[in-house]
Amino acid sequence: VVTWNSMIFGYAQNGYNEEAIDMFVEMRLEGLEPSDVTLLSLLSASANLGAVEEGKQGHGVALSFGLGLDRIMGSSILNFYSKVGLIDEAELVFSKMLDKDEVTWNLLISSYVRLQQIDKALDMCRSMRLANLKFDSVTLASILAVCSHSRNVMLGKEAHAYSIRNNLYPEVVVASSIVDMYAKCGRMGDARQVFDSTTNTNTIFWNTLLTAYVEAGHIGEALRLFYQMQLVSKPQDVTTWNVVIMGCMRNGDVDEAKYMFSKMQCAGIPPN
RNA sequence: CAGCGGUAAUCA
Repeated sequence: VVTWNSMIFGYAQNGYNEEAIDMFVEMRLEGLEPSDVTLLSLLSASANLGAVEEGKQGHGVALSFGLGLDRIMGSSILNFYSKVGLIDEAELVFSKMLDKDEVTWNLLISSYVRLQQIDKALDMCRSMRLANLKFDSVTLASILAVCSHSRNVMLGKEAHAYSIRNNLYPEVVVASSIVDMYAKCGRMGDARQVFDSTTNTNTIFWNTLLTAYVEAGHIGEALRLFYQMQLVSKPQDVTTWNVVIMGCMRNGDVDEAKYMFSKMQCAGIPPN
C-alpha cells in the first residue's frame, strides 16, 4: 500500500492527475485497501481535474473506511467539492467539521472569492477571527484578491498594513498579491515600491509586475523588466512569455511578437 | 514525541 501511495501521491503532486486516478482504480482492482494518504491524493487529483464521480467515490470510500471528517481529510473533501463547483456540498462539509483550522476556512473563503461572492467571503473572514483563528498568508491573498477585483484600494491598504504588522509580508504569496492589488487599483507607483522592497521573489512575483506594465500600456518598462529577469537568472515560464507577446501585440508590433514567440520555443517553453 | 500529507498569488 505504501508503494502504491507513493506512486499515486507522486503523480498527483506533479500534475499527472489522470495517471493518479488510473493508479487508484488499479489499486482497488488489486483488492488493496486505500489509506488516508491514498484518498488525499485521489481527492486532490479529482479536484484539479473536475472529476466529480471519482472525487465522490473518494468521499464514499473515506466514509466506508471510517476516515470521516478530521481536519485534513475534511478539508481535502471540502476542497474537492468547492473546486468542482458543488458549493452547497462544500458548505455542508464545512458545517459538519468539528476541527477547523486556517486551511479549512481559507478553502471556503477562496471559493467565495472565485464565485465573486465578495460579501460572503468577507463575512467568513470575520467569522474566522471570531473563531479565534488568525489570518495567514493565504487568507490575506484572498482578501487582497477581493481588493484587486473590486478596485478597493482602501481595504487593500489595510490588508497591506496587516501583513506588515503580522510578519506575513515576507511571504512571496502575500507580496505578489499586494503588487497585484496596487496595480489593478491603478497605483503603479505603489506596486513598484512594494516590488523593489521585496527580497523573497519567484517567477509569479515577477510576472505580476510584468503583467501590470503591459496592462498599463508601459511596454518599455515591461521589456526592461523582462530582460532584467534574465539578467538575474529568474526562470521565465509560459505566462512570462504570454504577457510579453501580448504586450508586443498591443503595441502593434507583430514582428516583435513573432520574434518573441520563436524565442520562447528556443528557450524550451512550449506554447499553451 | 516528532515528521509527512489538505488551501494560496500572475497571463490566457
